[in-house]
Amino acid sequence: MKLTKRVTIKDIAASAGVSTQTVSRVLNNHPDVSQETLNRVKRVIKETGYSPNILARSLIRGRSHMLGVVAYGLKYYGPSRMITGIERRAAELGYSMFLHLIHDPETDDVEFQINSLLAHQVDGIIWAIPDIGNNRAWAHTLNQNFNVPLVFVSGMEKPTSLFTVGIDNHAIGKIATQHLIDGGARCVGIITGPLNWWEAQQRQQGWRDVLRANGMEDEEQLVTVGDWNAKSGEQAFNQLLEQDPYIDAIFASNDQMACGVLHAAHRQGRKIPEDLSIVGVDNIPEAAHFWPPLTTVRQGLQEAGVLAVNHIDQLIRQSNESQENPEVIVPPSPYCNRN
Amino acid sequence: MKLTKRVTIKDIAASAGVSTQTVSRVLNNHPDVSQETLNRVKRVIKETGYSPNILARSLIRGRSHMLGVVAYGLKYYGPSRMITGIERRAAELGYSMFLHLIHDPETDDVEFQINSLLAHQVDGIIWAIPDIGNNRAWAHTLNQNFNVPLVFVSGMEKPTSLFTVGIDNHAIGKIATQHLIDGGARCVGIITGPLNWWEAQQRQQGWRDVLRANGMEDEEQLVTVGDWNAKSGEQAFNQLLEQDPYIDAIFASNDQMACGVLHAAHRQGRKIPEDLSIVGVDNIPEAAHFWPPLTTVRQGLQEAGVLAVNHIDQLIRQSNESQENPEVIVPPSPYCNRN
DNA sequence: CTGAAAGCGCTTACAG
DNA sequence: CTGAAAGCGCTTACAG
Repeated sequence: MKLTKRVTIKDIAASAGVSTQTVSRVLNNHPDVSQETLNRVKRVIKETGYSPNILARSLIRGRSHMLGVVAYGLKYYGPSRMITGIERRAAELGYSMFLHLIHDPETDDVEFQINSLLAHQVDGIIWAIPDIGNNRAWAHTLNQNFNVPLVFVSGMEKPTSLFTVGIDNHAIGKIATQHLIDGGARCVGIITGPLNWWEAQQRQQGWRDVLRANGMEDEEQLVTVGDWNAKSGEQAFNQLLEQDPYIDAIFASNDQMACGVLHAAHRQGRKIPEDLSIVGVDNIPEAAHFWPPLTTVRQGLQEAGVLAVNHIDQLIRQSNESQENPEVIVPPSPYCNRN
Repeated sequence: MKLTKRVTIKDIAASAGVSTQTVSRVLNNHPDVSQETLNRVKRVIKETGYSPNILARSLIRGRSHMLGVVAYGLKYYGPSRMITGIERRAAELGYSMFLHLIHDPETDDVEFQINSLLAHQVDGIIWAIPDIGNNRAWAHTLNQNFNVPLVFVSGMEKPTSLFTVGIDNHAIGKIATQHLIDGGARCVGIITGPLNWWEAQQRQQGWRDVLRANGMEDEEQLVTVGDWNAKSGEQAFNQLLEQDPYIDAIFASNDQMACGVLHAAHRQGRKIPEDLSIVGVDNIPEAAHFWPPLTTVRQGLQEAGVLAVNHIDQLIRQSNESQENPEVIVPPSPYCNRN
């Protein structure tokens, strides 16, 4: 399909009867070009549809205007929202986005991803992989040779000196649980995410802290572990009621699992919210249209993505090490679709 | 944060006491290097953690191993799946993916997107924006100067000579409608997507054709138009029953609108599937866990993404114009979560 | 088996 | 206001 050679700056220079650096001046809006020359060059550029080779420009300028983003699939709502925020803000600031998806965040080869992005000369890297098990150990071994700005999105267990934009998962757990208690719940079960996920732990901790603050007990029988999918929500619900039949409220650590809970509750003929109240997390678009509508806590993931890009842009531009504030926490928005 | 200058091939050459092209030979696995030299160079590379600047390599080779992907947001399930397929396959074939999201597919500046990708010297472009209104007019005006492989994913009203990977939306409409009729429905309403979307039209046409084939009428009162969102499904459902109270089955053109229908049906106390049967499209992960589970037709969007990458890779590598088969249609998978 | 030279397409001081 | 020269980091013929 390569029918024609791409037009280069030399072609433009020749057609306009000027040197290449005069064309370059026009392209980069340098002031010192006579009106006449300017017009001529611009006309030729327009006629040929020429646009400069960004690769060559990046090579010489040492800036590529490309951002590397490593993210966790698109299977869940959270990562998708975050990528949306990142992409939007990156585009606004004139960056193109290299997207690398990781499908198994515990085992995939981190170094390969980083090296590939570095080899492509990205100006910065946004690491949007959840903190699971030991999968961020590499971040603590980065030495000073690592010379490209790196920002983490979503909190991590052991913060590094690197910039992090976090979600307040502890607050999410607290808000959700408090809402259930405020609604009259006396026995609040929890369906957690996989407990090697930092976010899942934090949400559970929020639940625990609120129960204690309210003089309620956070016994083991009130806890089951899900895998973020709706099916696991169903199973966890059944297990939870076996463990403790007095449960009258459930905090599901995401909306998909909450969806499974609703399903199982309907199947058993339990009335919601009369017999059982439920709160989820994420505010997926369907949540408001489940039956009954699902009350849920919204994470500011798109906002987090925007903040991450803002910050990395700053790091790229100033290129110095002064980071007064290595962590930003985005607060959740409580009580979506309150019923 | 740029503490150190990046290591270049010159540094490696100097450290190893060889010329840069010998280093280049090692990097590119050229055979003509003595074992001794090879070892020495490899050791230096390892020690310094050097990896070649892909920009410089791309510049000289005229191949960037970058794919430009223009897609429609991540708000809906379909586009996300497609991007997942594209990214996965691209990574397997050694491409990095430039992702540009378009948020308003009817009005956003197409030329800007294309030019930006071309300026970045992508090896090929995958256009994954739905065919809406007149938003693909540009594709028909591409002249021979366009020298980069371009593949469309998702069908279009007026095919170009360019390669297209399509979804058989007409078949989707037929399968869904036939399923409802097979289940005993006598009066099948439809909630379409916005009718300036080619896919929405095609699904409706499938519905229409099956009704006629079964000797049923496709009257206007059986049709309402939604906007793909759950809320519009609710509204459309109410409107549909006002238009024709005898409707006993609904084909919702996607699962989110079907979710809204379920919601509205529950609200009105209608029993599903006794009073009303419903089929959606997409098989979103929650569909199987709605109450009752939603029967739905799955589009092969991830597969379509994979096929698009396969084909563009072929175009890039052979760089010729012989395209025997300018269109591939991915068939749907019927009857997910059948009830 | 190895290196000197030219060049990919651009930009950046430096002269004039 | 404009151009000759050097160079970004790499690879590709071409000699030897």
